Amino acid sequence: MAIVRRSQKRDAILRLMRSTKCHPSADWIYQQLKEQYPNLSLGTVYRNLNQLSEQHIIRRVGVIQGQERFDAVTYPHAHFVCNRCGTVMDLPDCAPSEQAIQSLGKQYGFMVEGHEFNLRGLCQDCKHHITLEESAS
Amino acid sequence: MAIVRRSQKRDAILRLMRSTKCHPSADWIYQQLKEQYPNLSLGTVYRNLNQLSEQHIIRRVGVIQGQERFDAVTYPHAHFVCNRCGTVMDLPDCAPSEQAIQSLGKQYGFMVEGHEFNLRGLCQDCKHHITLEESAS
DNA sequence: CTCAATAATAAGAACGGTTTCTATTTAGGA
DNA sequence: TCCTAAATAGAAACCGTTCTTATTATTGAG
Repeated sequence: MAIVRRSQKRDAILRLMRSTKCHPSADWIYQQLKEQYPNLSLGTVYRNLNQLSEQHIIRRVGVIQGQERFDAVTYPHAHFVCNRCGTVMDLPDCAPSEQAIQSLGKQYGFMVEGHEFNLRGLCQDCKHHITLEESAS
Repeated sequence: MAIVRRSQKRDAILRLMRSTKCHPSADWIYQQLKEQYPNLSLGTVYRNLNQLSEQHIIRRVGVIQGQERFDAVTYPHAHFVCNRCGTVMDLPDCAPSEQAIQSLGKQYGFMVEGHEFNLRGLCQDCKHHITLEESAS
């Protein structure tokens, strides 16, 4: 692996990610930071997100509505994903035990490096919207 | 929802999906079926996969190495995904209980429609390849 | 069986998120 | 300060997926 130098942009990306609970996409980060760094490039955001997740400093949540989402919280926890608005929320008390996962890996001969545990459905707001739409038809 | 008519292509897609354990991508299905249906269109595969998953006849596994993967097995079960070769395998005895999921939904006010539970890592083959590559450097 | 309505399709263009390319700037050790 | 290579901006390329349009296939009604 190549040497990693510090950079202002990467520091800012990581600081922003650690200050929000919204599980951002690359573009969301780009929109937020280009006020402070007007010449920021979207490619820079992607390159740094990829680098940070290779170093396990951040985590990939998965592709939601066509965009990869990231999470600066790296300890094991599950997510709820709203299929209508794309919101991602933490389910902190819902992580599979590391022990169970590793013993599954051993059983099948896999090297388990991580996991995604996402519940899918409708959040409270969207549940209400859907109900209104249906009663209108 | 619009009326659904039967079609030869959709029947063939579903038959193929039910005959394999490989959790195919749209393109894999397209490559397989275009021998028998030379004028099959990739758009047709996508349209039918989307329709079948809206009807809950098949399931989305998630985006793996840039491609959405699908599963004709719809009862709850987990997957192992190899980060190197992209293989997806079923972990049949590793499904979160429906009861636990629904009670979580109730607790937060979500309507839970489904879930993804994917372990990630290296499969047996790729584990060996990585070991060889490292010992070569 | 024939016909009409419309769902499904083929072919290819368009779309959009992500990666890659190249010249330039920046970080950081000597 | 100077040198080397990592990091960046800007833009082009990439590629999986969706959309468009003219045509074909399905299915119910008469």
